Amino acid sequence: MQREKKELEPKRMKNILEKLNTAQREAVVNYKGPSLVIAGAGSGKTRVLTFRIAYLLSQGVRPSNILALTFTNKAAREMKERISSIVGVDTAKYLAMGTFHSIFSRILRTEADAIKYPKNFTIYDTQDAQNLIKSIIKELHLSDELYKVSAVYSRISKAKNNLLTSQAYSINSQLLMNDAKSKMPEFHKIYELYSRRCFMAGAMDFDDLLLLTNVLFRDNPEILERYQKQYQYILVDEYQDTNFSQYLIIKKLSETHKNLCVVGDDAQSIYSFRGAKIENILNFQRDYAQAKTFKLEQNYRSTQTIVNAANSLIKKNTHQIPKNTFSENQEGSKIEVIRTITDKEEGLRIAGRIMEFRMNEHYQFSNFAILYRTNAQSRIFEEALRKANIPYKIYGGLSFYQRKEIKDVLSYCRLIVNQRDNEAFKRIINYPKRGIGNTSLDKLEEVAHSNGISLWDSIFFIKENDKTIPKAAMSKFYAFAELITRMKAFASQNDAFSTMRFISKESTILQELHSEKTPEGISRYENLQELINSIKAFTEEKVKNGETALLEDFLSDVALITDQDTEKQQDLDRVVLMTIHSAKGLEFKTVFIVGVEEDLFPSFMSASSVQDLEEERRLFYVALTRAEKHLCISFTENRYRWGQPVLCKPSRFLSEINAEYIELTEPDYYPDSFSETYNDYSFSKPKIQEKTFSFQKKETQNPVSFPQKTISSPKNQFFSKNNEAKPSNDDEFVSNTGLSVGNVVEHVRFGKGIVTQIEGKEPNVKASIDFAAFGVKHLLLKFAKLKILKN
DNA sequence: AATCAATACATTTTT
DNA sequence: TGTATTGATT
Repeated sequence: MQREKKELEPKRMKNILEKLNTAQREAVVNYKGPSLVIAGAGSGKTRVLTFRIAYLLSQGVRPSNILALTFTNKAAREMKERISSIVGVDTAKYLAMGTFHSIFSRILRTEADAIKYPKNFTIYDTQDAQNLIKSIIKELHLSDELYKVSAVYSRISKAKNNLLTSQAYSINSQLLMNDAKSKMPEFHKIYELYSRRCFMAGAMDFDDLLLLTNVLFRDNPEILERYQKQYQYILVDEYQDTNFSQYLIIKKLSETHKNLCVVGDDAQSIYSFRGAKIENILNFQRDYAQAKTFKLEQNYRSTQTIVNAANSLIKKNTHQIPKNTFSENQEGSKIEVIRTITDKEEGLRIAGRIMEFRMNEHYQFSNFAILYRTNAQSRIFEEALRKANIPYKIYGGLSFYQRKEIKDVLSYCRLIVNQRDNEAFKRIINYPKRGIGNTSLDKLEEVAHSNGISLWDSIFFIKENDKTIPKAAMSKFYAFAELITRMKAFASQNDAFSTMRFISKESTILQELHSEKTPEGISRYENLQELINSIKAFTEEKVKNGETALLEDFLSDVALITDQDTEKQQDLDRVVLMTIHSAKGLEFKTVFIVGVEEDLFPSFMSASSVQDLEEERRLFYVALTRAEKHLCISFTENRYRWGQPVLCKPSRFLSEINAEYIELTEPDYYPDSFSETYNDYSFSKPKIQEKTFSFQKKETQNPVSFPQKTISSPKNQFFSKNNEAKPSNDDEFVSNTGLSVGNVVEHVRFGKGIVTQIEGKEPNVKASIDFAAFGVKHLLLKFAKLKILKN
């Protein structure tokens, strides 16, 4: 108590302010009225936010009058910790600080009556939502060819983010026409039914949390007013990533006091696919008259080389707030661009570089990050790192809470808390097996739908003499209902932890997983144990604070939690593998950006539109600016995608970085590190797969304009002179190689291979060559870079 | 109803 | 390459 008072002394605040540069300080102390803080990468954005809150507190603002919104739980937690260290936990704990979703889900629970939802509504995750959509499409007898679940889902999400409820959607002729044009004329019916089903189930999806907050405020001015009064000071992090729905909530909440501070960087807007509107930050000054603008332009994170390189790239984007970010750190080493032949080699090379860095710079493993565009790329690095005995941690991909065994157990919890939760019901009605198949479930669903009630209620709706469902099946339903009721009774008398133990025992899930002796079974069991442990921690924490630990409280937390939020001690010193999206806001001494190839980064999905391409460029910008000291970018010439070997070209983004900051490293042709891979294949007995690849001519039109080094090696007899990724034409191929099936050939960079098939005549030759020696079984060879060794 | 094999299908990013 | 769904079989 005493300590806390001391912390807030003006003298200490003054000390804090002295640590800031002018722009930062201005952004901290000008706390009245709307302000926009444009914070370039690494410019101390989090510092400004935390100090601003500390400053507010030092000016006598009460913590409960401050609302701070972030995009990730992690960011919220970190900020809370930092503020706690300045002003003390006892003050900090009254701050309303969290993600949009968590803050507003809490408000929605409090005000649930006003929107006719139950207080303990369920939050449907993406999977639940998509399952529901799928069954609706089936129910409406719509073709699943035209109505792809993921497309429908994202369309619904888009509508919600633009505050179009299903009712509003159905009467908007423009939208309906659009749908008809895109061959989804019935979309609005799906949307409508989806909304109805969610409401009926007492469930909200992620977008509902924001949409319904808007609805709540729109329809209940007195409630809005209460929150406007409470949140006198509002701060928003990563403002460039807000969507319209979030934008409007903030606008309404800040209307009375107008003390709104938004922090962001338009150059780092990378979530437009999720409805984020970059315009929100671009138009802030127009939206909020008299808004003060602060620009944080000095980058304290990265070397000059990295900052300058990133700037040279982002210049290519047209749509942005002008700013001049700079670094006064060391110049630093050049950006290393690593070019490899195969994706496997890419992995091995980077593992090798990590070891070298570690030796030379005495870095810890946690100083390294491998960043990629898509989660699918993680596997190769996983293998390479494991081989090199480098500890690593993969973020993203299948999250802990999405695992089947976890979702199953949580579904029990969900059903106990909210019996109308149909998605949970369907998940566990026959898990563990209790002899209830699809036929019985379908019939029950029919009852539910025709009466507009939940599956749970349908069990009791069916009368004694009703013949729609056979007696045997009905008694199984009753037994299930009895089980859930028993669990519910237990939950009402006990804390979350004991309830969870009760559930896993009574449902016999724990037993079932325990009896499985396969490696997967064991890991499933361990996962469940981990879940139980986390509930234990949750319960103990609550009890320590003198609060009750109810199961429903745990559930509402868990629905909005992601893997990144559950960091464990053992994860501390590990190389981090993650997508660039999830790396936003983080920094590492050394960063590897991998797979920087056309069609992968920028993704082929974004090639068509300028906006999408600019977003990809911003994504690349985010990736570059994660690095403090060293930056390595790699691309490979051949990569397996969808199990097929694909030729890759270096990404256009590489040539958009000013060449003076780049140093290209060519592949080692026959590196020792490959001997292991080489040996586990017996070359005398090559596995031959009957597949052919054609030599595509159209590639010739787009020669890659990436700075190339000339390589002179006696082996390169067919290599094009400037070593450019420029294919020779088919005639050249044939005349240069004179290939026939069975030839043992040497690819300039691959080693030995065997021609397994030749098809067609000039100029349409197709050849298939087996390069098993490097773990690449098939290679599409567009280039005549072969040397015949033997017939 | 449950199990297994075969087949289709997909990869952009996530609160 | 992997997962998810379908279909055939018991």
